[in-house]
Amino acid sequence: MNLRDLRYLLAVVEHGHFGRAAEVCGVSQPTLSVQIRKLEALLGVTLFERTSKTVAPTIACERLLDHVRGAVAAADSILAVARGLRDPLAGQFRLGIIPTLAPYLLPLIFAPLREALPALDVEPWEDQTASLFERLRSHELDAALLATGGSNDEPDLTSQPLFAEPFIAALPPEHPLAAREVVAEEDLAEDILVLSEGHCLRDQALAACGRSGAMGGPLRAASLSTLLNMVAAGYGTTLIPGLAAGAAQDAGIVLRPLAARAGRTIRIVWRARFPRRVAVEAVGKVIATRLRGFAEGAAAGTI
Amino acid sequence: MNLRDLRYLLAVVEHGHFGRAAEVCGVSQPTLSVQIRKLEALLGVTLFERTSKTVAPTIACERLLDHVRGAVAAADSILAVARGLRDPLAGQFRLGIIPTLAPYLLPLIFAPLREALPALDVEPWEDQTASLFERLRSHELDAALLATGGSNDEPDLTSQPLFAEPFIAALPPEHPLAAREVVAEEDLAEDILVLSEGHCLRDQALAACGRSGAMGGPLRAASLSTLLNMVAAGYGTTLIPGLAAGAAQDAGIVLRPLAARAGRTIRIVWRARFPRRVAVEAVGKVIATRLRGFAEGAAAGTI
DNA sequence: CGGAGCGATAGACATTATCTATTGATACAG
DNA sequence: CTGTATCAATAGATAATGTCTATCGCTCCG
Repeated sequence: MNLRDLRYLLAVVEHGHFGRAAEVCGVSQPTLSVQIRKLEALLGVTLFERTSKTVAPTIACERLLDHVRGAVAAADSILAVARGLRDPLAGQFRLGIIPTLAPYLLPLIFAPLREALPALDVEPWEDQTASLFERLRSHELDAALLATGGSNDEPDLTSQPLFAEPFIAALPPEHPLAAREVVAEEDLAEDILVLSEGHCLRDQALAACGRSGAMGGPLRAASLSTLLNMVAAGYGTTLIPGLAAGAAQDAGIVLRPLAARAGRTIRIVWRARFPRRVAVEAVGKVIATRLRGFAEGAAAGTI
Repeated sequence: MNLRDLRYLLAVVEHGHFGRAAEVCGVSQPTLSVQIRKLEALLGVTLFERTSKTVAPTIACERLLDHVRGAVAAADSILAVARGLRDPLAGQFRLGIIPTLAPYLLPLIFAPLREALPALDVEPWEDQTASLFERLRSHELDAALLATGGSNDEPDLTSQPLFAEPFIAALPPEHPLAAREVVAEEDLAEDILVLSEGHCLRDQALAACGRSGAMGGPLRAASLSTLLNMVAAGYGTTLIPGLAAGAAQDAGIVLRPLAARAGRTIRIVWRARFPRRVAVEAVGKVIATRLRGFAEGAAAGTI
C-alpha cells in the first residue's frame, strides 16, 4: 500500500470526480483511475460506485476513510516534525561536564550559549570522566567537556581543545607557603589533599606535584567544594583548577600561581560519527570564545 | 514518502542492524541502505548514527518514531478493516420498504434473513416510493422493496420481481358485497376508500376498480392501518394487499377474493452500478423464498 | 597484519507509475 | 432519434523508482 494512493483516494472522495481529483493531485486522470483500481484490488473492496454522472464512495470506503485520513495525517506529521528537526543547531543537546568544572564553568557559558544558539537546548549532565565516556558511547550524551585525552586513544571519539585551565595553589592562610608569591608544584606534595578516586583532577594534581600515589586517611574529598572547605580549615594544601578560584577565595583560601604553570586542557569530546558535528563545534566555539584570555589571567593569579 | 520506507525505518530501529532488518523486511541490505538514505534526504534529517558496530537512531529519529509508528499502524488498520469489509454479504445493508408493505412483510422475513445472511446487517427504512427512489439515488439506501416499475423507465436503476401480492376486497361486515363469495373489482369502485397521495397502493387500488380519480372528502387514510379501521367502521370498502389480510381480519373486516385477481408485484430495486449486487440478490432470494406460494393462497382467500 | 563483519556504492535489471491516445458508456440537445 | 459532450476505463509506450548482485571501504579483533 502506498501513501500516494491514499492521497488519491481522499482526493476522489473530496471531489467526486476523477478528472478534477487528478488535477488536484497533479497527475493525469488515467493514472488516478489505475491507482484507485489497484487500491481496490489490494483491499479487496470496491471503493467507489462510478457512473458517468457521479463517483460516490461506497459504505466500505466510508468505513475506511477515517483510517485513511489517519495514515495520511500521520505521514504529514512526520514531514512537519522532520522540518522542525532539520536545523542541527536546534533541539536537545546533552552535554556532559566533569564535576570539577561544571559548577564554575556553567554560570559563565549559559548566557553566551543562549545568545549564540538560541534554538539549541543545552542540557548539562554532571558526572565523572569514566561515566561520561560511557554515556557518550551509549548515545545518552551528545558531547562532553573533559580534562583528559586529546590523544587518539579513543578511536571512536573525537575531541577538540577549548581552553587551557591553569592549576592554582590553594593554601590555608596560615600555611608557610602562603608567604610566597609563587609556589613550586613540588612544594605542595607534602601535605596535598586530593579528591576521591574517579576525579581526573585527583590524578592530575598528584602528577603535577610529582607524586604517584595519594595520601592515605579519610581525607579524600568527594567534591571540589568539600576539598576547598578542608583546605580552608587547615587540613592541608591542594591544587585547584583556575575557574574555581572565585569559590576558593570566597572560602577564605590563599591562592598562589604555580611556578611550572601546571594545568589542564578542557576539551569537548563527541562520537566521531555523531551527525550533528556542527552543533558540537558551535557549542565548543561559544565556550572557547567566552574563555579566551582566561588562562593567562588565571595563571598570573589575576582572578 | 512511502509506507514501505517507514517500515524499513522501524525495522532498522528495532534491530539496530541493516542486514538483519533487511532480512526481516524481505529485501537485500543495499536496498535498505538506499531507501533509508533517501528517507533521510527527504526528511532533511539524519536518522541513524552508523558505525561498523552499531546503528543507533539519532535524537531526531526518536522524535519522529511515534509519528512513523502512527502512520504504519494506521496503514495496517486500513488493511485490517478492509479485510472485514471484503464480504459483500456482511455489513450494513440499508433496505427501503414502502409503508403498505413494511409492517406486514418485515415480521415474515427478519428471521429468514438473519438465518440465511447472519453477517448482513439489514436496516429497514420505511418511506413512500418517490422518497425511496430519491434515497436510492443519493446512496442513502442500498436497495428498496417497491410495488411499482419493473419497466426500464429508470435507466440508472435495476429491479427484480420477488413475489406477486394479490389485492383482496376489504368490506365492512354489514356491506352488501360481503354476501358474495367473490367480489368484482368494479363493484368496489362506488364507495372505495383509499390512502392519501404518495402511496402507490392508492393509485393501484383506484386503477384496479376502474376509477381514475379518488373520492373526495377528508376520508383519505394516511396509513393502511387507519384505512382498515375506517373500513371496519363502515365508512366504505377498499382493496388491501394480501400480506395485510391478517391485520384486516383482526380489525373485524370481511375479506373476499377478487374476480379479476388484481394485485401488485413486489420488486427489489437497486442502483445499476451498486457494487454489492450479490447482497441485493441474496436478500431478494431470501424474501422470494419466504413468500413462495403466498400469492395463490392469498388470492384464493386462504389466509 | 590479515580476516571477518558491516554499511555504502555502482551498475544492471525489474517493477511500478505515469503519460498520451483512445474507447465505451451515458446524458443531453437539437 | 441522432450527434455531441462528458467521464471513467483501457492500451501501449515511456519514465521513474526500487531492488538485486558484486564490490568497496572502513573498523575491529586475533
